[in-house]
This record gives sequence, structure tokens and C-alpha cells, in this order.
Amino acid sequence: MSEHRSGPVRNEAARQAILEAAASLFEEHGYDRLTMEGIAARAHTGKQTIYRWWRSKGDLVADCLLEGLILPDQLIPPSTGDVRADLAVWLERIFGLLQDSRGEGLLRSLVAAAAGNADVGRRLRNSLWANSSLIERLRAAAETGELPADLPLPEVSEALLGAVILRALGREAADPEAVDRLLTVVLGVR
Amino acid sequence: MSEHRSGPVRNEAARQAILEAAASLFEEHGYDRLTMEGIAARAHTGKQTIYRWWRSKGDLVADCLLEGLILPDQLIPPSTGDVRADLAVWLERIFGLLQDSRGEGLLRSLVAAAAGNADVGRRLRNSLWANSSLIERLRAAAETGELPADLPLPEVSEALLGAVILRALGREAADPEAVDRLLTVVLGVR
Amino acid sequence: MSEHRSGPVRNEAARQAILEAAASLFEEHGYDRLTMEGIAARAHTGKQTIYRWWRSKGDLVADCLLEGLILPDQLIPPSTGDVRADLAVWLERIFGLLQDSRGEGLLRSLVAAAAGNADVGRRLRNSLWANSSLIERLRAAAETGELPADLPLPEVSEALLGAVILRALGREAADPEAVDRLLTVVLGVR
Amino acid sequence: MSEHRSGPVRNEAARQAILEAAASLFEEHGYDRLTMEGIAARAHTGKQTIYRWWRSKGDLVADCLLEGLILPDQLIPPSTGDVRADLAVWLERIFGLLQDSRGEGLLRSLVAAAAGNADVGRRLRNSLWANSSLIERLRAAAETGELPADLPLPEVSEALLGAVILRALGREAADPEAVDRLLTVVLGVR
DNA sequence: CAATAAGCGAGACGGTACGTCTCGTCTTGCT
DNA sequence: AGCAAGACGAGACGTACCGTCTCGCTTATTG
Repeated sequence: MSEHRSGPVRNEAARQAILEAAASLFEEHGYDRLTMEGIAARAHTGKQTIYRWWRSKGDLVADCLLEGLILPDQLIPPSTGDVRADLAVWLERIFGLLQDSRGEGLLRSLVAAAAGNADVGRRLRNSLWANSSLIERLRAAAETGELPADLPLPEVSEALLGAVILRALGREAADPEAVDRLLTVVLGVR
Repeated sequence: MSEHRSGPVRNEAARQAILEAAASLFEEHGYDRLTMEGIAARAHTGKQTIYRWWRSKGDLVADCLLEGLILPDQLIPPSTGDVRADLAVWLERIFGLLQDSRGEGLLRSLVAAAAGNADVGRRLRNSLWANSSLIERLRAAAETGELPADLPLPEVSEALLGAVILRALGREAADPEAVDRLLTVVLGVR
Repeated sequence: MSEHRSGPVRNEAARQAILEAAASLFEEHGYDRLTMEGIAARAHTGKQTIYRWWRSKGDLVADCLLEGLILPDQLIPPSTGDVRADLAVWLERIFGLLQDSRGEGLLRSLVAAAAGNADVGRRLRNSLWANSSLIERLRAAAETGELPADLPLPEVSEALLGAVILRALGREAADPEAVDRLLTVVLGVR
Repeated sequence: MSEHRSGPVRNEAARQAILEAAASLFEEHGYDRLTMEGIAARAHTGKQTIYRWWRSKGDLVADCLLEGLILPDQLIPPSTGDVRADLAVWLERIFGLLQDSRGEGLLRSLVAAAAGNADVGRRLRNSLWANSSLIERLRAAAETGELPADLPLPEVSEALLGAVILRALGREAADPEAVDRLLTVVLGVR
């Protein structure tokens, strides 16, 4: 005597099509101009099928993040043995992304999505800075003694990424000197 | 033969009413649920009068910022002579603001506004971290020798505020220990 | 070698539950707001079980009629020996039904159902005026000589019921004088 | 000091376009398949412009009736001097209309619209039988003595039209003999 | 007495239309 | 000319049902 619920199960193809449609439209137009009707149309799906499984645009985008459909994997810092240099490269790469309007829009769309939806915020937090490759790189450096062992890595990560986001929101161009100064402040090494 | 147009000139009362209506609705409902229609109604104004002088909702909110109608001045750090303690108080005050849903929404609404509109972003940058009371406080500390004279204050400011915003976006509660660790990382004092 | 398929046969309980659910919802909300989903839910039935046996909402309502689940039997004219008086009573009773909103909706729902579905129309015709108790009453009167033997009863019936329906559609209140004039016109007696 | 309301007045072109779109779609597809979206599209109008002025599809169709955009004027009885013959021709013409599916649908759509909307019902009543050309024809006959002067014309009209509608709802074909019998019953002449 | 095939409840699916909301523009008449 | 009021075309929102389809039972007949 099971807990059995009769009836059809969720259609995985539809789920995938919706997530992919949402992700591609997100990258094309950004969060604000992302519409449920557009997603449904591109996914060849009824709108109701979206609303059946996600309560809002934000929820849907949050799932896209979880599935890795939105964020480029170029955000992994290099690992040459010199943290300071690796992080400088990483930061400049990110700032580079923000130069062209695609990347600029992507980051700001993510921020807007996170600002508008708690779930997106939390998931973004997990995938971007709480359990990120950045933290991994920092931990590796701490273990080799390159960084002080008692450096609180989450706060370092937050300070770095926070500064990046702030510059992006403020539409401030990033020069190598600024990157250098930021690293000096946060890593405490000259 | 003057350059002067005929007809009435801009109605200052209308301008003020619109800015105040926008600011109050912004604080009540946040950026997303702020509508041009609602602003016009509360300001007893025609919508066209808004569109005549501001190109978008974002522009309007940016002006509200400039006029100091939106951000509470509670964000000025105290000045007791102990930077570390002052900043700790300041950070905890901000995190406190983010606890209740009003302040939570306010910050995230500002972030969303900045993400969606370049002008808002730049103006927010100027009033919040580039020329802010935070920088003032840091400069004072640098002058008294409390902080190293060569500490790059803009980067310190960015790292601190950036971390705050990141925690807000990630819906992360802030505890005193985290504040302490953050200050340790950024100010480089234990 | 029988023609009999294997497998279970039609579930009579389900059939009954569906008809009853349809009839009760019809009386509660009228034809327009009658939904297949609502019927299925009230009958604890899958929608497919309805569609398996009826092609449309109209078909289903038509069957409800046939089973006598919808029309009250209060529509039988009295039989006191005085046709004119009996029909007057009958007409006023019907007009009375139409006064309160339940009966008003019922008749108009029937009309709407008939207008939208040929089968409903034909079945309604049979149960309401072609082989109705009204015709019975008229025939009895014709046999006793109260009415002319050559009076074409179907046309009399149509004229009377048609007038009733017209008044209902036109939202015209019915007064006893109007009933009297109608009977004068149709029965040809003063 | 007037009751003046500033702002633009109703756009007559839009009003006309909407009524014409509704009327044409009504004749093409009938009441049930008439959609607000279709009307808005054909009228090059926003849906809101329809809902601003009419509360429902029914209201809109009622106005189409008032404007004479829906009903063909073929419903005027001829006037040869012989009422009985004129009405026979008129009835047969109507029954003829009901033969082809366009007219069939039109009448039943009108009935459905009237059944579903009180306003449509009342307006249809006024334009179809309360102040109709049928009544005119009957009155003329009463004045020339062709019909008894005390014949209650509204009831005659109701009985005739009611019978027509009943046959239409019951999907009953009409033969000349039936028409004749109906006239005998209602006009009381042989 | 299995195999098999239909009935059944539940409910997901692709759709259509709904009625509402807001946008940014346009129009009107007052000041 | 500036303004308030507000109508307008546009189009996304989230909801309600439609009629079909798929699932995993259950159940009667038949080989």
C-alpha cells in the first residue's frame, strides 16, 4: 500500500525546454525584458506549464542558475601558484566582461534578479561566492602558506566580489591600478 | 529679440510634488512596484508632466537620490575617535536596517534601480561611496594616523559597501563576528 | 465467437455521479459557468471519463434533461376542467418561476444550451413542448369540446411557450392581464 | 464654473471601429466564438479601450444591435393589403433564413446573447418585437379593419416570434402548412 | 487462471481567451 | 506654452478551462 499518486509525471523535456528558453532569452535581453510569454513561445509550451512549476520569473531564473545555464564558466580564477597575480588576472577578466554590453547586462541582470527575488539571491550567493571557485583558490593559497591561515576566506571573497559589483553598478571602468589597490586592501599584502 | 520662449515656465511646485511622490512611493513599495501612473496620481500631476522632464522611472529615482529624498542620513558613520569601533557600529546599523523588510526592500530597490539605469548607478555611486560620509570618516582616521596614510580609501570603501550589498542580495543575516572579520580583512588590523 | 470485448464495462456509478454533478452545477451556476473540470471534480471523476461518453458540455446537459435531472416537474398544468383558467394558472406559475433569479437563470440557461447545441435543442423540444404535459392538457380540452377539435395543438403550444420564452429573454415582467390577452389571442376565446 | 472634466473626449473613430469589428465577427462566427481579442485586433484597438466603454461582450453586442449593425433589414414584413398572406411570406422568409447555417447561427447567437446578458435581452426586445415593423404591419391591418380592432398586438407579435424562436431552438424545419396553422391560431382567421 | 484489454482517477500538457495593469504617447480644454 | 486629466494602442501579466494525452491502477472476459 504505497503513497502512490496516479497520473502522468512531470515532462522532463518540457522542463528542459523552458529552462533553456529562459536562459537564452535572459542572455539576449536581460532580466527586465525577459517575459513569461516569450519563454513559453520559445519553449513551445503553454504559459500554464511554466506557472505550474515556477511561481515567478525570478524562481525560473534561479533554477536556470542552479542548472548552470546562465553563468559562463570563465569565472574560475587561474591557479599558477601566485594568488595575488591569479586574482589580479581573474578580476581583470571579470572587469573585461563588464566592458562589452553583453557581460555588463548579464551581471546587472543577475543583480536585478537577485534584488527582486530572494531565491535568486540565495542561489546566486551559493553558486557565486559562498561555495565558489574563488573560495577554492583562496583556500589553496591559505594551505600553502601564501595567505595567512587565519584569513577569513568568506569575508575576503565578499569584499572582492562586492567591490566588483559596486563598480559595475556605478559604471566605473576598472584599471589595473585599481585592481592592484583592491587586492592590497583585501589580501593585506603589498 | 531674445532667446526666451514664450509661455509659462517650468512649474517648480509640480517638480517638487513629483519628486516627493516618487520618493514616498519608492519607500513604500520599492522600485519594481513604483509606477509612473501612481506617481502622477499622488502628485496630482499629469503623466505627461513627468515625461516632459524625466525620460524614465530610473531618471526620476536618480533625481530623488540627488535631492536626498530617498536615502536616510542615518548612514553616516559615528565619529568617536576609534575608526574600527565606529565602522563596526555603522556596519551593524546598516545590517540592522536590512533586517526589517522596509530597509531590506529599500536597499534592494536601489540596487535594482542602479542595475536597470546607468544614470541612477552613477549618481548612486557618487552619493553613496565615492564622495560619501564613509570616505570622510576614513580620511579623518588616516589623518590622525589611526589608519595607514597610504591606505587607498576608495577601495576600502568599495570593499566594505560591496560586502554589505552582497550580503543583502544573498539574504545573509549579519552577525557581529562577521562584521568583525570583515573589518579585519579590509582595515588590516586585528 | 461473440462480439463482446474484454475488459470492464461502463461504470454506472460514474455515469450517475457525472449526470448529477452536471445537473446540480447547472442549477447553481447556469450553463455558461458550467465547466467540465467542475463537473469532474464534483463527481470525483477524471475528465476523460466524461469525454469518453459525451462529446460536449451540451450533450451532457441534454442527457441531464432526458433523465429529468434538470427540469422541475412543477411545469405540469393543472386540470380543473376549465382550460382557460388552467393555462392562466400555468402561465403565471412559469412567470413566477422567472421572477426569482434561480428560475430566471434556469430558463435562460436552457435556452442558451439549446441555442449552442443542436442535440440539446431537439431534446428540449421533445420534453418541453412537442410531447409535453401542456399538449396533453390541450388535447384533453379538445376532446371534451372545450376547445375546437380542429385546433392545431402543436402550434398553440408553440405560440404559448414561445411567448413565455420571449418575455423571459426580453426581461419583461408578466402581469395577469398580459397572460389573459395572450390566452385570448392563442385560444381564440374571449 | 462648470462640471467640466478636462482631458480628451471619447474617440468616435475607435468606437465605430470596435462596433463594426464586433458586428462583422459576430456574423462570421456567432456569439460564442466572438472574442474580445479578435475584436480589438480587427479594430486596431487595445483591449482596454473596449473594456473602458463596455463591460462585457454582451454589452457590446447589445450596442451593435442598437446601431443596426447586426440585424438584416430583410425582417420587414411586406405590405400588400392582405395581412394573412404578408405574414405568411414574412414567416417563411424567416424560416428560410434559418435554413442556411448563417442565419441559423445568427438567430441562435442572438438568443444566446440575450440569454446571457440582460441588456442585450431588453434591447433585442425593443428592436425586434416591441417596436418592430411586425407590430407596424399588424397595426395597419387593425386600422383597415382587416384584423379586429381590439386584437392585442403585442401578444400577437410575441406569439408569432416566440413560435419562430422555439422552432429554431428545436431545430424543427418549417413547412408552409405549419406556418398556415400558426397564423390561424394566432390571428384567429381561417 | 493467466493474459489482455478496456475503464477509471488523476492530472500534466499545449493552447486560447480572459480581464487587469502599466507603459509611453496623444488630445483636450483650462490657466 | 505649461499643465491636469485622461483616452489611446500596445502588450505582458497571471488565471480559468478547454480537449488530449499519459500514467498506474483495477476489473471483466477470454483463450
